[in-house]
Amino acid sequence: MANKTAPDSPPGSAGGTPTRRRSERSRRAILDASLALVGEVGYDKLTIEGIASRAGVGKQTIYRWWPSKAAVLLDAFTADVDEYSAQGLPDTGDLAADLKLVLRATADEFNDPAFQAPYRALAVAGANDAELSRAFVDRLLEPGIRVYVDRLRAAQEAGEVAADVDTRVAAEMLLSPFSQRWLMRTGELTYDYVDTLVDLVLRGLRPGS
Amino acid sequence: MANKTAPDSPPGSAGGTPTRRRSERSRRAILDASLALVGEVGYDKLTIEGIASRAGVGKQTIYRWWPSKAAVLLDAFTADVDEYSAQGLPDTGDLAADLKLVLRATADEFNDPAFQAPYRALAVAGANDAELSRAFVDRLLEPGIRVYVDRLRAAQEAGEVAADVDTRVAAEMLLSPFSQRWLMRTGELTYDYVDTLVDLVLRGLRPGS
Amino acid sequence: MANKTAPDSPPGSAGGTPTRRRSERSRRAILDASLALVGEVGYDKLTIEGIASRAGVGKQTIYRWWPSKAAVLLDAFTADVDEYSAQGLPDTGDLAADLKLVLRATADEFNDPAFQAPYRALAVAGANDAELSRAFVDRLLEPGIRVYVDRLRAAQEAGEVAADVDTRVAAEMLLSPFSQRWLMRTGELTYDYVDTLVDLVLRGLRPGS
Amino acid sequence: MANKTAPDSPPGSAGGTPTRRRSERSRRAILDASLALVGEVGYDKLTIEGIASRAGVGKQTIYRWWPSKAAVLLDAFTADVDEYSAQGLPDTGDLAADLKLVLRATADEFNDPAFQAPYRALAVAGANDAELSRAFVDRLLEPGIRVYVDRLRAAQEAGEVAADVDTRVAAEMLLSPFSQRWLMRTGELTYDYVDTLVDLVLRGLRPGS
DNA sequence: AGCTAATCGAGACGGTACGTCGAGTCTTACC
DNA sequence: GGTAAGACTCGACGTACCGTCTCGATTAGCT
Repeated sequence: MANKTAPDSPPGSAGGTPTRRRSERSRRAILDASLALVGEVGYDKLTIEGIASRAGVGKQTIYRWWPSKAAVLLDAFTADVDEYSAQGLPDTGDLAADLKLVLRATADEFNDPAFQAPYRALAVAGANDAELSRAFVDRLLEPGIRVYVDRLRAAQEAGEVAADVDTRVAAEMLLSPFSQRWLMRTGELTYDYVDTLVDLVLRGLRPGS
Repeated sequence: MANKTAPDSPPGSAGGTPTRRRSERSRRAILDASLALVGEVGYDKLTIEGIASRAGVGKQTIYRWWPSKAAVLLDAFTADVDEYSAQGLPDTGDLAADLKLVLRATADEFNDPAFQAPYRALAVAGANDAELSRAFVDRLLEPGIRVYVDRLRAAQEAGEVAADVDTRVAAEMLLSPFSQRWLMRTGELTYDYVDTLVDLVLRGLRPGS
Repeated sequence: MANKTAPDSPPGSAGGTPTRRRSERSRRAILDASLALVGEVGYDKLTIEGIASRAGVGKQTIYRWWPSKAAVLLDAFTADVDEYSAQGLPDTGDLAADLKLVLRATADEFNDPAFQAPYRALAVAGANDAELSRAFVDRLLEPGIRVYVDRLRAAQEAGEVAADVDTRVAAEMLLSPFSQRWLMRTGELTYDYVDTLVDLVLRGLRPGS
Repeated sequence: MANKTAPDSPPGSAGGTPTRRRSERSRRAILDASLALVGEVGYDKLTIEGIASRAGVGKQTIYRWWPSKAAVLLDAFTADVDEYSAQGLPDTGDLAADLKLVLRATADEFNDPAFQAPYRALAVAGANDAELSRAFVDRLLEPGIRVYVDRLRAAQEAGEVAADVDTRVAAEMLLSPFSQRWLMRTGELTYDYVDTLVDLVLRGLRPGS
């Protein structure tokens, strides 16, 4: 829950000074402006001054609470995503079907332009900024992988997956080709591709294979 | 072989205007300076002015031939890499051993700091610039994947891999988790990891699995 | 009094936005640096960057308040001159003596290297920039002529000068040959020349001539 | 006749190397382009590259024959003017009428936009470049003054002007106010003004005044 | 008529300065 | 004390020209 990249605490939380007189109004305006702007002009042309002006806020108010535009964007993006990924994968007993269902939905999401700009920006901003990278992974990437690992482990316990399989590596075999394709634009994220990928990965997981 | 990001032609090539009389001396100095600087200060702090000054060159000479610092870096990086990846993967008849051998070597390479900075920078720059992304993929990423696809197809013809396997998807199952780990810093690229990955992927490829 | 070339108002003046909170420290440093540099390197080699660097100031601070280097120089030069020309010409009753006295002093001034560079520069810059020209004339040239016109008119009222003489034209007959000689370097500004000029001009002004 | 600012000699003249194989075609194109451009964009934005490109000429061809854009312009302007001013002032016996006639014509000329740009530019370029200034004065300004001095001297010999008058100073009293007005834009050059000026100057020149 | 060297159009080159943008810091006035 | 506003220094941007320097390709004058 603790925000690694921004030194803010929600009003009422237990900080050194119980309540920092921070304007919630400004905070929301800044996050909203960030998301709007990154969609309009792209990450490279996203500027602190632009965010401040769009949000009707002084630059200092941004600098006071966030260390960089990436951190702002991460907060903005995370706020929308946090609850979503907390619900886990469905478990109908049919592993292949469950994975295809969810990955197809994810493909739709990744093909949504509104989602692409900020996510790409963050994925990439992390590459040259180890600190931000950690925050991005911890808050967005890792939770996403975790639910797949959990589902695979459940399947393992149900005997649907061989006991000696490293579920973490298996999850990455599923997710990395998918996100790599999208990130590097090496191919389309179609339902066909998703199905092929799931099937091929699962062939290696079956007991006795 | 054609250079997609820089509008230059090697002297003597058949262009509309026969030869643009480009200074090879400057070209080399610029590429060298780019690689040196990206290693020293990182991609974000890499500037055209910095490259120009380090190379002892006017800024215009850079702008004349490249559209962005990313394009310069791509050329610089590619020049060193081109010949390397043209030789294909070994084929001893033992697919697992061959893959492990090469992936281990690649892991070493990715763990080399001199290689990391420019490669990360390019991966990242591509994400926010579709044009550059294509050049990056075509000139660096795709050739790297191709050799794996070729090796897998050879194995398929040798009956070592099931005939119905999509070798392209299989290659990505191998390479994407690997490069994703590195790019996002979600884990170390150890020999153990490589071996585990290769083994798990191959389980799904075997005929009759 | 109003500054035509710079959009600044002295702190405390009544503008739409009460006070623009301009740094007096920077303003002085810029004006001082301009005068110093124009003397050292000449107007052509005077650059905004040079002024900024010498003044220890960002370029933007200059561009924020002045439209061109000529405008800066005009302000710098005017600041030193404003009060000076407000005192009028002496009136001892002897017109010729009074004019010779003042013109000799002016000759000394025009022969002073510290004065030459900026004044020449402004005269020149004005020729190719009508806007600046107006400011130059209004703030430097015109006040200088005015005091002569006033003195001539006083002489006219005293009966020393014919009533039908256009004092403005007469003043120009006195001042233009003088400044033209200096500007075009067609001759030296000696006391002899000044005396000859005054005498010849006055011959035409005497009543009954 | 010798050109002080440009190291060229007309073909056939006696230089070290008797005949320099210079392209007359290029020379004309350069001078024409200069005049055209200075009229279109003004002196400040007149560039060597612009002239070269407009004239369809290599930059080097300009640099080979002229030291600066001012020198080019001076040549271009002089070529058109040289013959004109060689004919002297009319002498009908009525000095005032002769002066008014010619000065009115000159006023018309100075009010012609095509004439203004280059002449102003040259007058002014000289202020910061003593070398050019001398050339400008010698080739354009001085010959213009000379004809007035000659006419005044003739009048002096005819007893129309007092014998003790310095005709040079008198000529400047006539011409400087005129050109100063124009150069500094301190007033219009009307026929009225010309007449007033001539009359007032002549009042001081009459014998016995 | 052929030779040869100066001159030509073209434009790349190392530089300097331009005028603009944004970063991150600081100051002022308001609430 | 947090905030909106915005001036400040600084660094880099991408562009325009500078004056110099090759490149072939004319081309003029001499042999």
